[in-house]
Amino acid sequence: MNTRAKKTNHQTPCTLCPVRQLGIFQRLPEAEVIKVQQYRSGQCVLPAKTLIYRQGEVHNHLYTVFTGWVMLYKTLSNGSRQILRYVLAGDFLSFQPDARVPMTHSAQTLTETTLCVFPRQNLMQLFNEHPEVAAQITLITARDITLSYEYLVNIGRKNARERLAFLFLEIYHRVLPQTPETGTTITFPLTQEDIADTVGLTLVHVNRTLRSLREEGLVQLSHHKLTILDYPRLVSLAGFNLQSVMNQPLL
Amino acid sequence: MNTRAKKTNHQTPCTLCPVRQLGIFQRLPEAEVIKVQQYRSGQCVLPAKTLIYRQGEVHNHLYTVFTGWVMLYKTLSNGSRQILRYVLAGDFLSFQPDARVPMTHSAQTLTETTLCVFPRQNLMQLFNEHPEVAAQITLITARDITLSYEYLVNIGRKNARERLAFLFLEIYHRVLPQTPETGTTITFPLTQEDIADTVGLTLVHVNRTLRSLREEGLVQLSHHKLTILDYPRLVSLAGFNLQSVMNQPLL
DNA sequence: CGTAAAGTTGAATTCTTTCAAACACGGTGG
DNA sequence: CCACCGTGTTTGAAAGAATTCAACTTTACG
Repeated sequence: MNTRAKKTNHQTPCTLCPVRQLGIFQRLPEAEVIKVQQYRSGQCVLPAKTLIYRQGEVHNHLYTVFTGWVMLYKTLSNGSRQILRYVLAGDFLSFQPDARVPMTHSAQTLTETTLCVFPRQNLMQLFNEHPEVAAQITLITARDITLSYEYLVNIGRKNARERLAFLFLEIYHRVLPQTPETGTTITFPLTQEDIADTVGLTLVHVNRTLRSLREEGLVQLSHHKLTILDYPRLVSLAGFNLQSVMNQPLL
Repeated sequence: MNTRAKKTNHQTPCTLCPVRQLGIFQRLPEAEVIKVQQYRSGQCVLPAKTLIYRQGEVHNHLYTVFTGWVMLYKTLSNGSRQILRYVLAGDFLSFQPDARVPMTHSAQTLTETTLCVFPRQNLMQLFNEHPEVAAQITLITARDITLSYEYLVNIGRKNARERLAFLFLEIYHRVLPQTPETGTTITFPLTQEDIADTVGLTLVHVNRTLRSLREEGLVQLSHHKLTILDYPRLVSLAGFNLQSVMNQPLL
């Protein structure tokens, strides 16, 4: 179904993708940023639906997303899929404890995506020479945990309507800061099946729930455009609190 | 229902709790360990059912668990609870991105627990002076994410029997290395309600599912003792793979 | 020994899934 | 320009899984 990743331009200097703009390095003084760049090995632009790495494979790169949507997911032996997280611009990708251990999940682009690539071997060196970066990475990782805990609550203790409301608000708030001109409508590249595999429901039930939310004037989703129609009611339905989702101020 | 944490002995030297034994510092050479100890501010012993910190409160300590069981959980406005993770000996506790931001979850002891305490302010200093420790912490955090992804799959894409099978195997494999003499029976301090709040089911349904697993000779759970009766069938039922749960070799 | 917490069970209900069938839409090629 | 095709969306009806409610039993503990 999915074709393997076609990585291009591994050695191209990252002119389109100044390291400065990425989340991890945001707070570093200019001098640091320039030093950090040498650990980068390049960038790549991937078309939509490209597999970046596959669960079970050893994978020796780390990435940050510059533009585009990536999803992380796990596949079960019975064929079903659980989407773990959406990785948006500025986010970190594929941070696993040990480079020798196979990846425990897969990563695939949803849209055309630009990645900045770091070879994993440079990581320890980076940590040694730039402890501030190490701290940033750790804090980002901790933030990712916070989000995945939020997902656990969402799937484990909420009904279908609440789960969808939460997902929409989460995505909405993560996309907003990237596109300041946005109003209540955002681009939303997920299919209903993707949504289902994110919130632990079936595609059919997602469809019905979506209709119910639409009929009540809460959200509108069609043609990959999501419109938040009634933000306050959505927030109260989802039990959403910004704190746990937002990019928190880092050190 | 829950009483606040009663911390004791904050300034006591950690003789019972040599830093050397904790997961984070396992691989550090002796000289490093001694230096690291100065960042510790003490230890404390807490009785069972003690709240360590509460969701919504600012909390300025980091901990590692020396002995005992701690659970992390979130409470929803409707009163329901989602348990996020069990923190066992050697694990890290309360790692949140920013010390100024309130905790997004609560932590409570299940059994009598000994904690080693680090003030959060020392963390950045620790990172600067000991990048190896920073790397270890990051890797542990990454491992925690891996586990929480496993939980997401468990709750999002498995039925009741599979969820319980997975939880039992996960706990079993985390407890084993700590008590080498253990056979197929371990101490298991969770109530059926705790189990329910971990795997996203109701207490009643957990009870029925437990009976079904018992009647098929897969596991036996009573009086806080868990016995793995048919390991292979349990593994296949749970879709369990060790890799994603175990303490992976760190750097 | 008495009380509170934890575990057990049945019956009815609700939520979600499954299965099956259409429908809509965007591209491709004739 | 239109027919065709695949992917994604929509809907109904029936079956299944899990929850709710309520009562009862057992266990833990001071």
